[in-house]
Amino acid sequence: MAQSPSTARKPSAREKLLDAAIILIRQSGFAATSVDDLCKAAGVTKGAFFHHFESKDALGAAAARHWGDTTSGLFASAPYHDPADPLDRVLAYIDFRRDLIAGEIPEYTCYAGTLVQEAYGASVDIRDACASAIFEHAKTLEADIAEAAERYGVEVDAPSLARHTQAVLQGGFILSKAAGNDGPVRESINHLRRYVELLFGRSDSPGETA
Amino acid sequence: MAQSPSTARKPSAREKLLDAAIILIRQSGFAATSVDDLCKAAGVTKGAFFHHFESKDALGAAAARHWGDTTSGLFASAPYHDPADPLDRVLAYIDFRRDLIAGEIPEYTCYAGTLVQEAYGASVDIRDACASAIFEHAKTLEADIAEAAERYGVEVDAPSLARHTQAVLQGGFILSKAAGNDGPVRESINHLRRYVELLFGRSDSPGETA
DNA sequence: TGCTACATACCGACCGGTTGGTATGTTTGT
DNA sequence: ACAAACATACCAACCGGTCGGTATGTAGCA
Repeated sequence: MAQSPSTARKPSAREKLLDAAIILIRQSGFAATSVDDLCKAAGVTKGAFFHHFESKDALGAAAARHWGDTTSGLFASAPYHDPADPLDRVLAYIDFRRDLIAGEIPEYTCYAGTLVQEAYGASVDIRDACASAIFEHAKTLEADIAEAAERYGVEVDAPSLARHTQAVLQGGFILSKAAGNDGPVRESINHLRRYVELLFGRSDSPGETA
Repeated sequence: MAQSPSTARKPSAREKLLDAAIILIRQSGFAATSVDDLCKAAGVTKGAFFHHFESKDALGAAAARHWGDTTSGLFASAPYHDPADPLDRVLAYIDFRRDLIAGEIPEYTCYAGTLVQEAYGASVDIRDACASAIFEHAKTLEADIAEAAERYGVEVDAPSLARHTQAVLQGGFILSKAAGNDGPVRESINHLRRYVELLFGRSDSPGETA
């Protein structure tokens, strides 16, 4: 990183390509999205593309980092951090993830999860960038989970449970893609919530009905 | 199902192409696997390919059905059906899925899950074939879950929980692809087991340690 | 201020290789 | 003999990537 002189004021070709990649690749996949498709959607030319990225793979990896940056900003400023009780914060996070599911499938699914499944064997750069986006986000959940475990006297591996929440979401996305609707993800998020409630011995469920 | 003239005695080009597709596409994805790659791996020529399949998409969908047939045979004859208690059968299924995880990533991940993520927006045939493989398998778990729910007096939506088990597996596969090892799937399967135990009020865990 | 020197951002025509698909054989089982 | 099962040869479109060039700064110096 460290390329753009401080903050670029107008949306440069680089930014537009990154944004286009996140939209188009979630729709059609990485290999099925051509460089020309990306350029057309971003309103730039191929010259601009290869001026900013040395290859299509490099764009894919850079977009994964961009995705990580964008989403981490979204989650950092989300209201699920407000509750005083750590378990409430964890449950509020799960509810927040469920609330995020709206619109068409490519709009609420995960760029990193989509990309890594397709490219894990072909490009280490892409795989690492996607892994970082997923696992770094999971790490932000560890503190609340660990605090809840201590307060409620429950024995849990906090990093493991944090990763599991992401697995449930990613898997729900896949079933929803297969089903063609958001039913499966919503269902699985509800099961995840129930798991956390049972783990920590809480029985209410202020979320929606399954 | 029901296409080959009775039982083909020797591995025809069609069978070999189907098997090659399941291996190669799990390794590299659908779009990144060319028809020539498939033919080379199957030891046949392009003429044979387009004699049996009218397009590459058609091969992808046929391979998903083939995958569904193969795996349903495997699960039907697996030993997890043996226990007398329905909850034991459900837990044995989960343990069986964990035991299936061995070798390299493309060997234990799901063809249908991999393919549908990439092609859900491009081909309805492929999407439907993958959805069928996933959700039909989930349906085979419903009876044991429903029976366990009744016996243990627990209120659960059996079809929903059955689908959730598949979501956890698919999500685990994605995290494992990102991580480069089977740690994440194994972890998530353990969480799934713990969820089922807690749901049905059982506290032992004869599975492996997390 | 005004000129040179150089960097960055971007354009779009173009290239060679690859792709999915086709047209036309030849072999094989019955 | 005849159709199904395969092989061989080929094609047009498309793909990622390159290249020569331009427009717009901006830093240095007199």
